[in-house]
Amino acid sequence: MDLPNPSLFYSAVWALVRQVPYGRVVTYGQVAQLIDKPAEVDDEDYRVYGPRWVGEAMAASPADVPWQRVINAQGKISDRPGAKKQRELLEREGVLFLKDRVDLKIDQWSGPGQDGPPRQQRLF
DNA sequence: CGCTTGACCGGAA
DNA sequence: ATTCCGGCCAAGC
Repeated sequence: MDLPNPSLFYSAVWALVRQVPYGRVVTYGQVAQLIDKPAEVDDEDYRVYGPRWVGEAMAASPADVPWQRVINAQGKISDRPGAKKQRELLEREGVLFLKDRVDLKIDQWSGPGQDGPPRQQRLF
């Protein structure tokens, strides 16, 4: 299994992540589902490797991509250099952490069409 | 060419 | 809750 056109795939990932609203988060697997699957890749292979390819794309993000809004399927920030910074950026956006985890049911972006942070809704 | 490392995920132990 | 593992990848050395 290989990614037929990495640069094209990466561009699609970045384009999607740029649409994630301030104060919202998405998971790697979710990003893989929201963008178009490369036609040459089998559905099953994409399910297994898509999220990892998204991670690779994020590791090469241009400066204008809000990389901090992409977290893992457990609602956590993976242990890696920059993790502390990522949490700081998200908290500055109003994303709430319980322990080391974000409540995806509240903060996860559902996709293009939904915008704005959920936080205002809990102010009362 | 071979080996290591890594911004994943879901299921099993 | 936590760790381990398969999947058999991509990039760097």
